[in-house]
Amino acid sequence: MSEVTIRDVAKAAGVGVGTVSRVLNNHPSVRESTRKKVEGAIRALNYHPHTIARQLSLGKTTNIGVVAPFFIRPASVERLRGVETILAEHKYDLVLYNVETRERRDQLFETLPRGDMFDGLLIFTLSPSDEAAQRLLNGRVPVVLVDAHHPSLSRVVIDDVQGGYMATRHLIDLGHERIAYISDILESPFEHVGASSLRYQGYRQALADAGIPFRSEYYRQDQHGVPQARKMAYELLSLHKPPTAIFAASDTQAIGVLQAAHERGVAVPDQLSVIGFDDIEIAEFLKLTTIHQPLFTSGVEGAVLLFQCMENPQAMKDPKEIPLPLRLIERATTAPPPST
Amino acid sequence: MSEVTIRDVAKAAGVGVGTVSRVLNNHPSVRESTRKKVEGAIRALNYHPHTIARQLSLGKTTNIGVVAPFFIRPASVERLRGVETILAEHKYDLVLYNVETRERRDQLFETLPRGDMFDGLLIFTLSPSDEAAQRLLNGRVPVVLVDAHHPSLSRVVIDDVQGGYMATRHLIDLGHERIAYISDILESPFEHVGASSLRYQGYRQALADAGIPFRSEYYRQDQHGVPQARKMAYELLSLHKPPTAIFAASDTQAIGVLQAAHERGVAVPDQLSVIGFDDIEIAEFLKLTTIHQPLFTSGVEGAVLLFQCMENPQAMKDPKEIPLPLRLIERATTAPPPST
DNA sequence: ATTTTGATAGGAACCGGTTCCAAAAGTGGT
DNA sequence: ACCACTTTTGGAACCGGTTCCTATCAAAAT
Repeated sequence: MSEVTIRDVAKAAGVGVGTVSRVLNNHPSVRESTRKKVEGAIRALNYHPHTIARQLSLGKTTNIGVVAPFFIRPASVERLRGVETILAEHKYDLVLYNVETRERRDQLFETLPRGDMFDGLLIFTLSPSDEAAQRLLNGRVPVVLVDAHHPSLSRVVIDDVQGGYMATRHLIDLGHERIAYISDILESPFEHVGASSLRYQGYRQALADAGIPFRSEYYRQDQHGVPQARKMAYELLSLHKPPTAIFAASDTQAIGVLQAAHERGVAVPDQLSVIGFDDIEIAEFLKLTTIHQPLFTSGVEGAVLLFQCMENPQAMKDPKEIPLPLRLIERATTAPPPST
Repeated sequence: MSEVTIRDVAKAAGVGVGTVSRVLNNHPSVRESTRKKVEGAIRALNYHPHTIARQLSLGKTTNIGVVAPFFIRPASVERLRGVETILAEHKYDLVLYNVETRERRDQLFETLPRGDMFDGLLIFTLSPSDEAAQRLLNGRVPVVLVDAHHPSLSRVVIDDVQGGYMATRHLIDLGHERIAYISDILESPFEHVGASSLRYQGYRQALADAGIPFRSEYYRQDQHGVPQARKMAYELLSLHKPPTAIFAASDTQAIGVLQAAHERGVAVPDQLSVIGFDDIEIAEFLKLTTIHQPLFTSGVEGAVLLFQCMENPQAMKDPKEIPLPLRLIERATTAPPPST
């Protein structure tokens, strides 16, 4: 249908295109009578303005782009949800770029900075390299990182090192000494410096501070996902001296651990304590002790910051870091170690 | 940065804009030497074509739009994931429209048909009214429904009535007679005829076929969500003669039921059987018996169908219905009723 | 040598909006 | 009735690509 253009409307209403445009954007200087005429013609022709043409002419899109490893991280969904509330307020639309492979990430970091499909870009979880960051800075549109780091870009972050420390410390405080850490692959294909490796640092630090020697057999990494975590937990539980507690770098992985424990008949928390990270929705249902990070809020804050940068472009020159607090949520999967 | 246009490149390379455009789209009729020159200039100026301008000129966007009640339905994520695999193949990008309120839905059904931001539209879960369907049909772009119904639009569907029947029948076969059904609100603000109400029909039919009278106190509805479902389950368990089995219209709601049962000390499945619908990811972990629907596949099929319609626009005139199979997945939350 | 042909290149016109500038219409004062 | 001034209007130029039509040029054919 409607291949009706603004010129058709102008003709039908017997006015110039400029006038129609002014009516559309309810510019004040249009006489009431002409406005009526034009509105009549618009309705009669069932005219709808062509968004793309408008975007080209205006040099802005009312879209914002979000790049995220979307489907492999349930956390992304919750973050996006936060973003959405802000976008809705501003009447912006959402263009989503999913990233599942390294190639895709590189391709996006290459092509996105030109940024003509959106007026602002949010990047979740993928910390750019220096080179990528430079390109993003030189691009046409403001960029804000959420759960990702780079000193020259504004970002909403949590202190992953501290989070790792808190989790480990909680286990130590309960009396554990044989504490394992499982995570996705530290040198992830996606992330320059991944959250998991920061959490690992916190883990190491907490052990060191408590005078507990680090044992490399208590540390495993594999692709992110429930089955992989389950497998790692199996391995840990099969050790000659199995750990009495496992700190999983994400709740998703903690689920794999719980699964393994259940299947092996290892009682949680009596024989094995499990702590996760993120506090995703089902964590509560599973009664999983975990480190809560404000996922929804991170989306909100990221979007708010992005809109600030869009309004005031030189804000990009002075990147802000917005830290979000972490909280230990004690539920039912951690307890003192078995007294044996 | 790059406010560099194709004309700048043309000037720098000492050629016409047409030639630059031909190089960009690697049109064959460009002499190798000129191509090199132009490519040199492009690199020298760090030129990137302006997507929006290209879209306007071409009259196509290489985007597809997805409308979904995205965040209140974990199933949408899985569907979207299926869509994404197909989009990636075709190098299309994704514009996401979330719907959480009735107003938003109406607004989208009003404005989306003009369809200038995308070349095709997928609608998840929201069955359009006749009027909305008509507008969609008259719009500029092809539309495919996924998990939603309208006779004049192509769609990927499941047989919700049969699903409801299967679930209920499973419980009946186990020997249950006091079978409750909980769901979100049947006359949902979103859906013209919602899945839950079709599943309800299946439930009623199965009861009827088995000669079990329907008892209205065994049927509850409330907003979709875990806590609401939990509350409904509480009410059911507090009845004088509580049900021995609960069929929840979605896995999300089944989780609420499991929670309530757990909190009330009602053993599942010994004292209470619970069956869900959807087979979302955590269902397996929870050992929830459920009706599996191919969520990922629905996204794939929807996207494939949409691309077919985009290639062959008159396919829209003859809407296809692609039914997807349902499967009962027996896990550990259903068993024969207590022998009392 | 001249014409034909095919390959390559240039650039105006177009896609459908917005905006700016100059002109027309309207208003009011004398 | 005329002038000055404000409000409203028309439409060309522009945003940055693509495409089509025409022009150029070299090689092949006559």
